[in-house]
Amino acid sequence: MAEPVSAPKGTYDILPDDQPLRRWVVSQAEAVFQRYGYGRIDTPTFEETRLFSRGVGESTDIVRKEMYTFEDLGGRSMTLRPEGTAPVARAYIEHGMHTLPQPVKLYYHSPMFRYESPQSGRYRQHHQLGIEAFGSAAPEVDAEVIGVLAALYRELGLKELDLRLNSMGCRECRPGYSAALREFLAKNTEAFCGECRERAQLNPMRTFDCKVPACREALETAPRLTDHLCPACAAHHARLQECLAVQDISFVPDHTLVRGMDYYTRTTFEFQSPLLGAQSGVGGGGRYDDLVETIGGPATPGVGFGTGVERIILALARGGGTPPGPRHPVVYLVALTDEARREAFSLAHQCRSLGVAAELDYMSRSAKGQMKQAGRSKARYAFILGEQELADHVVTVRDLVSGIERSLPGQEAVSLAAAQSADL
RNA sequence: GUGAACGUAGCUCAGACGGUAGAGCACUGGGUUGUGGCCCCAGCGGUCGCGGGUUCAAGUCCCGUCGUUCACCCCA
Repeated sequence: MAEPVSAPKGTYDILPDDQPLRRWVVSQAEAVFQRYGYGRIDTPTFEETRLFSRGVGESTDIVRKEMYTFEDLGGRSMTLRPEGTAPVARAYIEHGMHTLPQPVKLYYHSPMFRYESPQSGRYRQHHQLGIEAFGSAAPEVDAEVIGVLAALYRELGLKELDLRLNSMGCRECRPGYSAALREFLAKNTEAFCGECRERAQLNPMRTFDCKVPACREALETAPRLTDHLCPACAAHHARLQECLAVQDISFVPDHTLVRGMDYYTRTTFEFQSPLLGAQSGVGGGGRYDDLVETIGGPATPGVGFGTGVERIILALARGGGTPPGPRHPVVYLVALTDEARREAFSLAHQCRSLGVAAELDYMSRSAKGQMKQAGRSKARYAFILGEQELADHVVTVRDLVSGIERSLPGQEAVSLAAAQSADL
């Protein structure tokens, strides 16, 4: 035998039994998004590399070490989409959506690719559901975006989620804060780990991510961005909190919530689940008022979120979600002779043409074996065809729930199944 | 990229001290000359991740490698 090939590291197959739950999650999400007025957009699976290096930011981990980048045959540098916001912003610009009535509200469901070391809830290819609202700087839009995600989680039955909320300020107030924080870090440099000292240079706010207890303790006394917000950012943040209250959404302020993309301004948020272990983030996002301009479009504010399908499914599985059952056939055809097999194939076709899910044996199983399959398939009826039935031009219809059998002409049997099928 | 644990049948897992591979489930057939879900019997199914080493002998010990899992990092 040739050497078997397996799925690439960090990827996995989504088998038939996995599909119903996934499709349910996605369809619930689409229903919520549409109810809030978001329209679906699909962007390419790969983009020019510079979209991400510019949009997401050169200093981010994503750009520095996690992108699937390749050169195409024309010598252009391309990258498999690592996140959803930059591509949608690109499409917004490319299609002149700034000429539409604002805000322009879009949603997506797309695979994302990041070259990371896989672990529980983290893959090299994963799927995100996300929304983006472009063109309005109103805090009400931030609140709506968070409200959409909260509504989705509620309708999926996700329990025990914590919402963390922060403000990153804007280009008016962040530089002053960064300077203050940098000064603090420089003054206390011996209190921090090597990595934090590095981060202090690149992007001082990233030090808040550090899990080293000593660093955390040292950061307790660090200046907080929420205390340095300019009046406009402070007013925005205050109004957002009012709008969350209106929607009955509670949150915990977390001034250390610094997300992995450089484009965030003002609002950042993240829903976390204690059920997920180390990868506790189920979904999050924020405002990115400079992103569109950064990648070459007209100055346009925006807010959005991304939420991981795999993480939702994991949290659902661990928190007792509601997995919808798979679809069963209505009819299983049992054929006992070669001639009966021909008739069974024909009846299966008739059933299926009428929208009735029908299954039959292709493995030459014994009568008992076929009945066993019929039972296993959870079909409502077994249509049994043998010498006797063919001679009498009937099929034996066995109700697999009650065990009651009766003889019916083929057409009537099919009609019976069609009626049953309509009730489902 | 770093650290730890694990890798035996399709799946879940046994295999003290190295001695020539087992169970349950699943699958197929039979018990019922043409009838499921329970039960009984039988059968099918394994290069013990891969490569090297130690040994008379390696699933078992050693080294390497790949993969999985968990954690760090970061994120969905």
